[in-house]
Amino acid sequence: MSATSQAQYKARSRIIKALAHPTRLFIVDELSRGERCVRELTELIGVEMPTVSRHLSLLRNVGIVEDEKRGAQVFYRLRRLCIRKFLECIETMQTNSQGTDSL
Amino acid sequence: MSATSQAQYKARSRIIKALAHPTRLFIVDELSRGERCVRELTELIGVEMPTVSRHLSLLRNVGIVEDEKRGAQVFYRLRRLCIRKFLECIETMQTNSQGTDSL
DNA sequence: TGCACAATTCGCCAATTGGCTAACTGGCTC
DNA sequence: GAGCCAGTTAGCCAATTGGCGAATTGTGCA
Repeated sequence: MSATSQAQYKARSRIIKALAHPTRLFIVDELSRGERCVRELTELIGVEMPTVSRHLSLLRNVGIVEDEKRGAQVFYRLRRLCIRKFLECIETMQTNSQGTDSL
Repeated sequence: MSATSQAQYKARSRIIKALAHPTRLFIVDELSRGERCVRELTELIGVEMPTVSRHLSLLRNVGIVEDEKRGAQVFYRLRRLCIRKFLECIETMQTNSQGTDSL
């Protein structure tokens, strides 16, 4: 594997890794229905706000969401709508997965 | 978030997590061109065989690849071709990502 | 100014990940 | 059977992840 293609795979995995968490998948799903502020998401998810905030900043860093401050609140929304198609593929795959994962 | 939908998000993230690694992305890419045995992949990737073997078993456990023993060798191939579309979306996103990820 | 609320950042910690080497299993050939 | 090659499993370890509470920053309002 060449150094350049290795960098390519690393860049892609960075984006995929951002989606590889139940809470962040939920956030993406929720934001696909419209923008939400951090407090709203926190209430829906059921973990502490600092945790949600970090999930959001991670999604922002890879370009999946963007934020906008309005007063004391920060609203987040999706930047890449193609994520929906992406998730559809996962859903179809989901029905056929089996076994345990151990790594 | 309800318990059932939380289980749904967890199941999906399990599949996405399987793809969230440069080496495993490379494997999927390589297998999209045809089946390969573990030794072939090991030479292409440049890490030790046990490591490659574990990446492969993880991909198998979530249903992305399947294996077939032929003599002393084990050949792997893709089970879900829709992965390609999945990755195309990532590639387009890739060009627009910025910033650092720290979580 | 002072208080309350929204959000982020900082330390801390337990659990997971991903690499390695060593050991083990199974097939093929001499 | 002995030796070799392909592959997996096991044990170890460093680095990362993801949660929490505490502390900090910033905005709006009385």
